[in-house]
Amino acid sequence: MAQLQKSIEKRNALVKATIHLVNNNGFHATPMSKIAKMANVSPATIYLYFDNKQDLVNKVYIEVKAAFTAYAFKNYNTDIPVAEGFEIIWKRIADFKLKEVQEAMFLAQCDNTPMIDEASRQEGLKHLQPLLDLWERGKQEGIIKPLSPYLLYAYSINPLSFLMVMQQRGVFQLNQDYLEDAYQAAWDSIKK
Amino acid sequence: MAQLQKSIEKRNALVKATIHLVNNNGFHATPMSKIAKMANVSPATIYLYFDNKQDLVNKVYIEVKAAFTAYAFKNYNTDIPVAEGFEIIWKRIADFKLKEVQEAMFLAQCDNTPMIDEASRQEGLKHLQPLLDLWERGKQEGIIKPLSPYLLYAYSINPLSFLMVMQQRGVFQLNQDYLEDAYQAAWDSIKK
Amino acid sequence: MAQLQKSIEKRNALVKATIHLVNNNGFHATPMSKIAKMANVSPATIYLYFDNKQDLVNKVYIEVKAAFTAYAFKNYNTDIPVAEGFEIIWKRIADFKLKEVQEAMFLAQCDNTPMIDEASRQEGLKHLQPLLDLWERGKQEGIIKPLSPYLLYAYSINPLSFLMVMQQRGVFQLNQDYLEDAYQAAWDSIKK
Amino acid sequence: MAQLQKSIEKRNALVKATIHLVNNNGFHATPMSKIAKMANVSPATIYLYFDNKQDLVNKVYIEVKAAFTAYAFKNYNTDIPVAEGFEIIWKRIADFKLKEVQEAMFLAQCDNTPMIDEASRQEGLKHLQPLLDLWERGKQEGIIKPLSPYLLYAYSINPLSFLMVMQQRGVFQLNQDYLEDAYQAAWDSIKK
DNA sequence: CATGAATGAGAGTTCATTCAT
DNA sequence: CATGAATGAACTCTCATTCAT
Repeated sequence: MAQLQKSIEKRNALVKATIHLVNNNGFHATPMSKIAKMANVSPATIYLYFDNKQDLVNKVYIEVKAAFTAYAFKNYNTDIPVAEGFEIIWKRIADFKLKEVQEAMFLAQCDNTPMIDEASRQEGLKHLQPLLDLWERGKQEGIIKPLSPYLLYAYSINPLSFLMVMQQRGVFQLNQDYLEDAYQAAWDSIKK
Repeated sequence: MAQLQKSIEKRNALVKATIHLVNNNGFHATPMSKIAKMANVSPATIYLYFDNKQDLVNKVYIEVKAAFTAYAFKNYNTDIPVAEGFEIIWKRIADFKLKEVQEAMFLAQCDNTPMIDEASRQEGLKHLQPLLDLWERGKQEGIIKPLSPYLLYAYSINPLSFLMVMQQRGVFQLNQDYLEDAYQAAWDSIKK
Repeated sequence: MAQLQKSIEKRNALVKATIHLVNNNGFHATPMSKIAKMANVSPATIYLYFDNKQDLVNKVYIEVKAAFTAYAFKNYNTDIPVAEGFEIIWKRIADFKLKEVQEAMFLAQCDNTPMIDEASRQEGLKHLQPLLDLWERGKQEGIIKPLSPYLLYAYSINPLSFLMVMQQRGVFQLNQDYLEDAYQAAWDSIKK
Repeated sequence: MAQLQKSIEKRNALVKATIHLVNNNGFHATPMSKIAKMANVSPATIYLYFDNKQDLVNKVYIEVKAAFTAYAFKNYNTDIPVAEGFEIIWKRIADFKLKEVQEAMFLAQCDNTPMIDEASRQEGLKHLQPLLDLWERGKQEGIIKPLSPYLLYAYSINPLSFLMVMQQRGVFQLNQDYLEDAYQAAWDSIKK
């Protein structure tokens, strides 16, 4: 078990290193050797845990995406009314993007790049279902505009990614007041 | 002049090839040799027009960004009332993203990646001023929420990029009806 | 230790190949790929042992220079009288140039070319100190002309390089008789 | 004739540029394009005057060598006694190396490098005949040691090249006093 | 499990040379 | 004569991946 523990730690170190390096340099300027060095393992060791570089990035993507959605839906359950539920989820997502900056930045880069293969992208999408269900409920209750989930997502969730990137680039500071403004804009864009 | 003409055509072919290949494969999987081949020139010829790969991508970015904003503000002038002006600009932007898909996709990738250097990013930003001025006017007239331009952009303009990417991936079709919905959501999110 | 042994052998093979190829073709006509081929390694392997081509040549230079001076001063110590000491050193140097032709030719090319960087040149110079000390002693004893070491070197040591190059080009044969003549000329030029 | 004049000037500019650039960067780091730029002509123009890069360097070598020997033997004729004649020639050579530094450095680099082809080397050697004749006369008169001209050259002439290189590297200053010392050493090494 | 050493393939870039004008 | 534009070939160097240990 101590052995297993060490393995898990090594894998985690690799995931962390990948996120960090890809964030700062992009996929193309992140050699496997650097990832290995940062994770304090041999390059060869990476291949004990992942098939190849593409597989590494795919798996990291899926795991980070899973962590992201787990975080997002932590305090939500289907008994909560639509408006309140949306606010809960939205604010958890905002929270994640502000606190887990590295992970969130990584997702943003993956989502706008041909860096991740289609299968992994689909896989990452699965976990978003509760939000889609919430929206469906909202539409039926006449609270939310009868729009495609893609539109709802584009206007109520995705802007947070843009704001996070701007914050990360240092041109914009997303403090508590702004956050409330952002939430209002999100809600205004999809509420009926 | 025939010589000059041929030079311009060659340069254009290089720009087009760069956009196309970076869109499909990403920066890292787009070797100079492929760009050259697609533009029907020798690899060495690229270096007559651009300093190096980074310079090539930077310049393509700036030029596409300039073309994009020129398109966006084509029918707009400062005499037009705020609400109408915003609609004009917004719809031109949407138009661009639907018609000049390659260019628009290229911009989206550049804007979410450490692929472009900071100076070029700033350069590309300059041309957006008319939109910022419009918003300022709207705020003073009490028509638009008194928010940071970053927030206004995040909610009213940036979602189009997301939708375009989704459309490009084939998971969502942004037809005329949806477009009107999208415009309404954009306007709802920033109007007072 | 078998591994270490193999590494050392590989490095040595690279050094030997560099000397040989630079001698025959000059620095500029010696691609890394040829060095690799001659040393029976992959081009990439060179970069495990040296930072780049310049570093490779610098390091080879320093090492050969060190071997040269070690050889030169092998039988000499500071107890030996000046005239005798000079003869010992001079003949060892001549010996080296006649026996270790490849190494000696390599040094000659490096010393007359902007091929080696200044730092490495300085590094290579250090080991010559015993000869400078001998000359100093000779001057104090009134045996050797009170000249700058550069002059002494130019007239008593450097001519050997010229003669070696001529011999290598096949236009001149430096046999035992000639060697004695050469020694006499060297000594005549610096003795008081 | 004005046309011819311009051609000659262009050729001269090319020769000068070659000398200068090869001196500072070495043969391998001197692209034809740089030579062209420094001579204010198009790269293609070089090929109107020279067959290729090798031919360019060969011809420059031969011409500089010819200029060098012309300079060396300017004030000498066969009526002058041996000792006096040698001094005249030696001092003219020294003069050349101190005044025409660029040309002299270029020769030094060519003479110690596989940069010039054998034929051109032979060609350059021809002009040295008067010195060889002088030595022959000296030997017959019993004034000069009965040594191979290679040895005589190595000890009495070649050291000047070494000293010039050192001077050029800034580690040694060859002023008037040193020059007299150097001459004495040269003469001592070959006089009977 | 883990590794450091090794590498083939291919990246970006340069350059001697040519050719239409 | 002279050229700027163009290029194929070759350069240095990197990197994802493998393998003997």
